[in-house]
Amino acid sequence: MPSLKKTHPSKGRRPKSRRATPSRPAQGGFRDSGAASQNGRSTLSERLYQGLKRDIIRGVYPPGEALGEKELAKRYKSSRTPVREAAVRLQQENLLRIVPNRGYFASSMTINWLNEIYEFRAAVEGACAELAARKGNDEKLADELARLAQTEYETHDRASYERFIKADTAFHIGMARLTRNPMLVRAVSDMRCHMERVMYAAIGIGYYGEAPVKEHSEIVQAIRNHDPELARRLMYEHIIQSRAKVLRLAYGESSVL
Amino acid sequence: MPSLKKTHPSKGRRPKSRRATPSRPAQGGFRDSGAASQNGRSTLSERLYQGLKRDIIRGVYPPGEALGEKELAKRYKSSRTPVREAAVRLQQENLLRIVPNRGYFASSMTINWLNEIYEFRAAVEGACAELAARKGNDEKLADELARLAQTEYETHDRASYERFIKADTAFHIGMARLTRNPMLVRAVSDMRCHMERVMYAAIGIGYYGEAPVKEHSEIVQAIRNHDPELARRLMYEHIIQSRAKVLRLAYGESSVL
DNA sequence: AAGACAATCATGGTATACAAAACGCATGCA
DNA sequence: TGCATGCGTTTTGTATACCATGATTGTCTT
Repeated sequence: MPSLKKTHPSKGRRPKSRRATPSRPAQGGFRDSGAASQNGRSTLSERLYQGLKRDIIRGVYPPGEALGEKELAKRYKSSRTPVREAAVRLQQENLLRIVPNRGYFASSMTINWLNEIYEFRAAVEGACAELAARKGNDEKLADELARLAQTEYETHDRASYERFIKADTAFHIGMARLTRNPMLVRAVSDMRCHMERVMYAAIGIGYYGEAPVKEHSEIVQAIRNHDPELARRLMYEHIIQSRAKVLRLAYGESSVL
Repeated sequence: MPSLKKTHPSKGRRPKSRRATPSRPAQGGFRDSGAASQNGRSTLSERLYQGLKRDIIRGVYPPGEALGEKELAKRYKSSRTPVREAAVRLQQENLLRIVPNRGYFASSMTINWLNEIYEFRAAVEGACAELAARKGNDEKLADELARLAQTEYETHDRASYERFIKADTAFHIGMARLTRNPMLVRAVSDMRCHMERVMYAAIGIGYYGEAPVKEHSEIVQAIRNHDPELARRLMYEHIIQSRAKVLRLAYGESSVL
């Protein structure tokens, strides 16, 4: 079977007519997880998934309280089926907890959990940086990262801070993309959801971090210089520092996350 | 035959009495979330998910051929709804691809993909080993790992080889558990699905790897000695070697994966 | 008054109904 | 002959119906 194949389900049982019409691109839009279908045409499930995810990340739903399927269906103007589908996906990403006879709960962010997530990030993104430095030959993307690394923001200006969050995410995901390994990209992307959530929560208590322009830039530089060890170490330290900041915050303000 | 309309008799016309207030479930103590339902509680969706997953891993469905929802529903004696739910989950784990008007396809295993997955494993499991060595203080689990590391098997005895696969998975997941980081455990577990699939596919072409008893044991030893650097390096090399074997196989026999 | 118990109701899991769209086929027109 | 088009079938996405289960509350017993 497809040992050296291009990905693509072979059409298998049908040696029938070879469709020569490229009218309907077979590669087209299969609903993929990840960022694939940017397609304007989306299914309700997909929109619900995106919407719910966004809302959870933005802190619309306090992690303590329950949402029923029915309720969500109403709120997003759909029926229970798409809600359910979205919920299943979100649960697998640990953004939502489904408790059988209670409802859906936006997963709570504990200090313990924060530690775990940063630990995970340090592992995965450290490896990303190393790999990126090792195989890196996508100058275009590297340029893009260098640009993103510069992103600053006005303290206490929420809109600008939100732009920064986006840039930060783009930076880290971009780094993963440098490895050209979809799995790493996926892992980093998933983590970014959680990180964004934390950042939004931080805004909620009036805290705005600082743009790690220097750290980001150094990382890019290390990658450009093809110094895997350095890249890894810098990324690792960057993440550890990030954790320290957040933890200090979390301990200070206590239980708001 | 279409349109078998069913006039539904009015259900009890309840005069809609009191209470519509969502109560406050507060914070129960049910910490079930992490380990999926290990309890006897089986919903059809869950069983379907497990079953389908198992079958994909065991190579029951050749990656080329399409499965329709209807068909699967019949095969697993359920309706489309649970099938759908299971499929969504499996898709997120990259075990299944859902192609809109063609059906479900067990994801194909390309050489490229193999490289990616091993790369990912090297990153994540390397970090696991390091962390395990660093924080390790769960002697019980470490003993268990040492035991698992010894698992051998009779060449060309399928049953024994399957036991080995299980032990191998248990070993790697156990290592992740030593980090006490659920996210790492999850990541490793997810990868194991894919690895098992590869191993089963290897059986299919009459190949039985070799039990990496020595490598596993050395890793455990490094962890026990609290030597993070060594542990990481050993794990890394172990995985790279593993990849080399599989790739040699894949190139050699070509078309069976 | 406290606790066991029964009635009742919401909820979640599943099956099914319905609708829109895609594919396949065949036919018609150039 | 070849391409476009129309129709029927299949598939998929969504809504809804159904039912068992579990939760909540009020009542009764001690």
